[in-house]
Formats: sequence, C-alpha cells, structure tokens
Amino acid sequence: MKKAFYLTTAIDYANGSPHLGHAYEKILADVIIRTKKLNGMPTHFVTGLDEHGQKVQQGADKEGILPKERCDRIAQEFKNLLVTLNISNDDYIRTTEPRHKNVVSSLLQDLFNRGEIYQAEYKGFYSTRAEQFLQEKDKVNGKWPEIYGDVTEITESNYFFKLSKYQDWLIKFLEESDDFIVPSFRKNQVIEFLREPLNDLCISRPKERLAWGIPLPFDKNYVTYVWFDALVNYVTAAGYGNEEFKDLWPADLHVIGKDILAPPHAVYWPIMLKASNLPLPKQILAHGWWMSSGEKMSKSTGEVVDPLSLVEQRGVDAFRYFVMREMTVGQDADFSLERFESRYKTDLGNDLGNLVSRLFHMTATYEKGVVPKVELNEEFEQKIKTNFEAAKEKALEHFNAFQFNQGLEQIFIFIRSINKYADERTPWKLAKSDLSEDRQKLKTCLGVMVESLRLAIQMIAPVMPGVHEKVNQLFGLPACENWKTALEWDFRLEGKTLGEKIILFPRD
RNA sequence: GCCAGAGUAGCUCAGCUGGUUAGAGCGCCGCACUCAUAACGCGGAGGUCGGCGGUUCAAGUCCGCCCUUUGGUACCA
Repeated sequence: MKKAFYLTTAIDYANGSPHLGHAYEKILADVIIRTKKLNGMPTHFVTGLDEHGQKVQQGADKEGILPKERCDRIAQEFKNLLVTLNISNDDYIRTTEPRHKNVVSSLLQDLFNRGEIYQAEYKGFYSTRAEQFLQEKDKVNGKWPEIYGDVTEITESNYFFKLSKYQDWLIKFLEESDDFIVPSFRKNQVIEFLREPLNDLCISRPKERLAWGIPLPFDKNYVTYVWFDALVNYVTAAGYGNEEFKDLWPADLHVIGKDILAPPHAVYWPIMLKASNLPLPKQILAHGWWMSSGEKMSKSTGEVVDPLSLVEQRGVDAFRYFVMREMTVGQDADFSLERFESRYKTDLGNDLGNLVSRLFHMTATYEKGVVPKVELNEEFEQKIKTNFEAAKEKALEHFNAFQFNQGLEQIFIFIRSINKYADERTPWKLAKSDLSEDRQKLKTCLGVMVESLRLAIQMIAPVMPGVHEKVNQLFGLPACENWKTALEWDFRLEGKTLGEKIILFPRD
C-alpha cells in the first residue's frame, strides 16, 4: 500500500478556549489535506490536545475540579470547533490517552537505557508563589518583580536529555535540506539560534511540584515535562509500536505556528527522533499570526468582534475563504471586520454568488433548466477556455506551494471572466430573438457558462467544501474526489437538468 | 544589542533568476447594461516602488548605510 500523506497540526494546549489562531491552523491544515486528496493521494490528518502541565493543573485547582474533568470539558470545546469549521481530521489525539502514555514511556525508557537521558542537579531561582524557576530575563531592573513573591535559590535533581551532542548533526542537516522548513527564511532563524551552544534539555519535574503528567518509567518520583509529552503525540498518532506505523511515519508535514518552530519543532523534535533512531518528518510549515491593527490577537485583548462569531453570521465557508484569501502563509496578517465584509460582499456575493444566481436563473427560464449543447467555438469561447486553463495551472501550482491567497486570486480572476463572458454574449438579448443563429449562440453561451462554473467550483473545493457540495448538488454531481478527472473542459453536464437557483451568500 | 520579516496607488497586497509607458482587488468618479443577491461589464483619476549612496548599458528587483514597523532571542495557536 502506498504510504499516506500524514499531516499534523500542533496540538492545542488545554488551558483556555479556542480562538482565531486555533481556528486558522486547523483550516490551513484542512485545506492542505483536501488538496492532497484531490491530487489523488491517500491521506491521514491528525490534530489534538496537549493536556498535561502546570497551567492545566493550576487552572483546575482554581476551579476546584480535577485536571481530567477540566481537560474533558476543554477537549469538547475544541472538538466542537473542528465540527463547526468542517475540519476533515481522521484522528483526534489527547495526551492523557493510554496509547500516548505508553508511547512516551517506551521512548523515554529506551533513551534512558541507551544513556541519552541522565540525572543531574539543576540550580536556579525558584518562586514558590509562581511555582516555577525564574530566568535572568524575568528580572526587572535587576530584581524579581513582586508577583513572584519570595524567590530563593534552590537545587533540584532532575533528568536531562542529551541535546548538545546532536547540535552539529542538526546544523548540518538543516544546512543541507532545502525545504525542511517552510517558509525558507525561517530556516536561517533556526540556524542562527543554533550558533549558541545548546544546553541539554531538562525533561522532568519532581512529582511533589507537578503531579499532572506522565511518570518517568525509570523513576516514579518524576513526571516528564512538556516536550517529551507534547511532541511525541505525532508518533503516537501514527501508531508507534503497531503495524500501521510504517504506513504513516515519517510525517509528511507538521503545520505549526511560528512561535513553536525554534526550538521545539526545529531543534528538540529532530534530535529526539534522531536519538530514538526514527526518521525525521519531511517538512514543517510555520504559519504567522493574525494581528489586529498591529497587535497580536488573543483572548486577553478583548476584541470588539470575536472573529469566530463570523462563522455563525456568514457561514463557515465564507470564514474559511477569508482566512485563506487574506493570509500569506508564513507571514502575519491583519484581521479586520471591514476586510471580512468586503471579501464577503464582493468576492463571494457579487462575483461568485451572483454568478450562480444569474446562471441558474437564465438556464431555468431560457432552457427549462436543461444544460444546452455547445454548438459554437468562436473567439469568446476560446478565450474563456484559455482563461480556465491558465487559472487551473496557476492555482494548482500556488496551492502546492501553500500560497492559497494567490491560488484563490487566480480562481476568482477566472470567475470574473465568466461574468465578463456573459456580458460579451448577452444571453438575455439572444433569448428575445427567434433567429436560429441567435438560438445557437444562446445555447452555446449557457453551456459554456455552466461548464466554466462547474470547473471553478471544483477548484474551490478544498477551501469551501460546503459551497462546493451545494453547487455540485445543483449540477447533479457528487462531491469531487479527484481533480485529475474533474478538471477537464469537456461539457460533461450537457443535457442534464439543473437544480433550482440558490442564493449562496445572502446580503444580510 | 544580535537575528529575521515587512516597508510598492487611500486600503490589502502581486511583482521569479535586474530589461519595454510599475500591476490586481477593494474604495472613489464617470459610462453602459438589465439575466442576476441595486448585482455584472467598460473607462478614469491615483504611485519620485521607506530614505541616501553605489554596482550596471539597464534596479521595487543586486550591494552598503540609515529610518519605520513586527517578531525571535529556550517552553501562549
């Protein structure tokens, strides 16, 4: 069996409700996986939840409930979001699941047995109030701020993973790879980061300080901390230890935010895998952040409009279209309600929605809803077919390079050209004529428009799966499964009776 | 401080390895049309491509310096 294209998102941290950032990453990953499917690849798409750690425990303590109860509730919120956003994930992994704990234990034990993990003293400044070690950078004016309360220097025994011995190997690997990290400029940031000598990674916390975690298999007085828990989800979900593992691993693509590229995904993770004798993922895609007039968006800034509320107001497809159209993958973008409304009204309503509306209306009134046979192939027809071929080539190329904003632009250029074609042929005038020549032109025009719209709708499927299915239903087509066969200019709908006209993107 | 991204029409952005009068969408102003969600189509105004200097026959496009802005600098998507 052919290896599936295995794609993951970062797993969300179970400490707070989902916001635009979470939604965007899922949509981006979903659009990518849908394009892979349409290109004929078998796929496997996993997302999930990171549930251990201090913040989760503290959050639960504050509410007076068990960490697991809190995680269950938050997991449900995140899962609901996936449904709302029409995300087509095949699996949802939670780090509290037995399958995950087993894999973490087994990897840790193996590394410990082979001397990749060792015990040592960790000396640092500890804040009892914040329940954490502080760094020099936490100081303000050379002093620890009030919020940390009493800060004392303590020594604690912990376990460490030998990162530093792999530093040279990693630098060499990164320098030789050309598309391991996308966008490429981020690779330089990672290599820059690696210019400083790496410290070994502290991977444990004593149980008395943190109980909510996966115990170290070789020392039950400790739990493992953060990265050996969170990152390992990618191999857990690939079925590490089972038969299916070889069909999925290595991952083809990790979709993550730019904030967790270096060091976690570009430094810790490759080294963890290398030390475990596992192959590295093929590619890491680091996306940017949504900003609000230059400010990073988060729940703490108290937005006037919650972006996610637009999903309910304008529909999930409009929302997916907006974030894909507006964001240059890898860079930051601004989220503004005005931009959203403008995209909704003009691109979706006026260009696409209105085209659907006018075309189905005309076909119904002029041809009783039956797609007529195309009898002419004059300049206008040749031109729009050329437009389609160009849009197809460019759009698919952009999609493959994760440049969805540009791919969508190409598709909408084509959609606008369908409207233009209607203006050139003026079917509403032809319909008033009895001349056989005009009848022929009318049939041709409608047939060509139907074919053009059909093709545009197939290309838009990964971004707007809902609209795609709806319109395909009116065409009497099932959801598109493979672009190769679907994106052929062949008038396959000739003679079919179309469904009734619908308003795809209503104005209020 | 160091590293990186961004700085192109009012707004959001395209402009690959340097090469004709710098492009698109939105917004604005006109024209036209009436099948359609008062939608579509056409035309127009609007830019010394952040600044200075350099390389070149030729530079938003390469080099240097500077300015503005965002992010990273060991655990918030």
